[in-house]
Amino acid sequence: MVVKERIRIGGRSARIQEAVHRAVRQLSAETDRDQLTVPQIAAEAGVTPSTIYRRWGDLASLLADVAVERLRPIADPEDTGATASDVRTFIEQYVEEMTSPIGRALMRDVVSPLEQSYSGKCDVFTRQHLSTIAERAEARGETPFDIDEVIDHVMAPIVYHLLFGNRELTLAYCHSLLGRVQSLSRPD
Amino acid sequence: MVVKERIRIGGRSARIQEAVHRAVRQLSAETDRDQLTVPQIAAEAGVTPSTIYRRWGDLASLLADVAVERLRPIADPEDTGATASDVRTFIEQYVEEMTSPIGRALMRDVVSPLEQSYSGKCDVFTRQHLSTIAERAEARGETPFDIDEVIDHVMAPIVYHLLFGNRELTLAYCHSLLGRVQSLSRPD
DNA sequence: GCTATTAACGCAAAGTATTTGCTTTAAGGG
DNA sequence: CCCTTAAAGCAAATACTTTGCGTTAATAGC
Repeated sequence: MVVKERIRIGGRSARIQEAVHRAVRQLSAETDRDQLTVPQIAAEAGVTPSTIYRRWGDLASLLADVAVERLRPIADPEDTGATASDVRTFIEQYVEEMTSPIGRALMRDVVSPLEQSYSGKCDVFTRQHLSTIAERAEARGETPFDIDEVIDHVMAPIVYHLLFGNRELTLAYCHSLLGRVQSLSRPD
Repeated sequence: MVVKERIRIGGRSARIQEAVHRAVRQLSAETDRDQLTVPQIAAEAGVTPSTIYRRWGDLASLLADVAVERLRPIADPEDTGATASDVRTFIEQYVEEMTSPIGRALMRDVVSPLEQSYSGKCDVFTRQHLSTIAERAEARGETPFDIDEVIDHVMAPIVYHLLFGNRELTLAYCHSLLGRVQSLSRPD
């Protein structure tokens, strides 16, 4: 189920959304995520369970909604002075964050609902970050790289191994992925 | 929860597993998957719900278990006479299968449980298929390609776009991914 | 084969979670 | 400031999940 695009965005509605999100973050830090329940979250947030069911539909959608908010970038990617190191730093931080148990759980939460809108937003976040880095590159007079190429050949393998296991995401591996991006390593 | 490695594998146990799997396939063809319930599956399979809960733990694990079985290869990849076209045909069939609503649902089912064992098995299936193709290549005297490279730079982008949306998986796009695999397109 | 052992199933009761109809509250517009 | 109505609360009804215990049948030992 989709989180409704609300017509009312202020006041009580916003307070309750914030309280519920906070409750999910709080409880998922304390307890195992597979024994997280809607009534438990409702109690922690001080709302009635039916409010959560009516607004988010089910636990999976609520968790996905919270996960998207946690993955939403709070700042622009670090400016290291050069495009290649900007991208490398961004990727290293992404891997650092997502290989943790919390990161892996967020990834699953975002990808699990039938609705693709949650995972779609995360893809947009990544593209926005890469756009920022690409704009900086252009401002510096460097050749801008191809965002789709970084998504397909750096991000995608990382996400694949996060979800499907069977390979460790070492720093060296990430660097080898970056090395294959032609528009970064071989500017022409 | 993990599906237990059962000590008893024959007779009644096997019949019930088959009946439950069949019921899931049957019902998920008829009804929307987000209104599929354990009691409903139990009724269709002619077992009691507690059998399903004790054996699979929850609906997500059962769906993942069924999805893995449906994704398990039933035959070796087609032998087209040349390595490049073997891989291309395999990828085209994979995309054909997974872009359908059923395929997308299977992908999500496999990836959703906290347990990585389900998605891990799917990665193994892919590697086995690619191994078969690589062995054939060697038998023909062709240069064998790097399986990890195909996983990372062809499969991973495809899976990424399946899960995160925002890009259509056209045939031309798949071919462009294959074109980037050095050990396939530029044998040296 | 036959029996003993015990994993796995069935049943039913107890415990939770989810849905739903109706009432109340408070945003946002006039 | 009042009206309209989206969204929340409440509580009863329904549905799902867990659990204890008796029963069935798969396997091991003889």
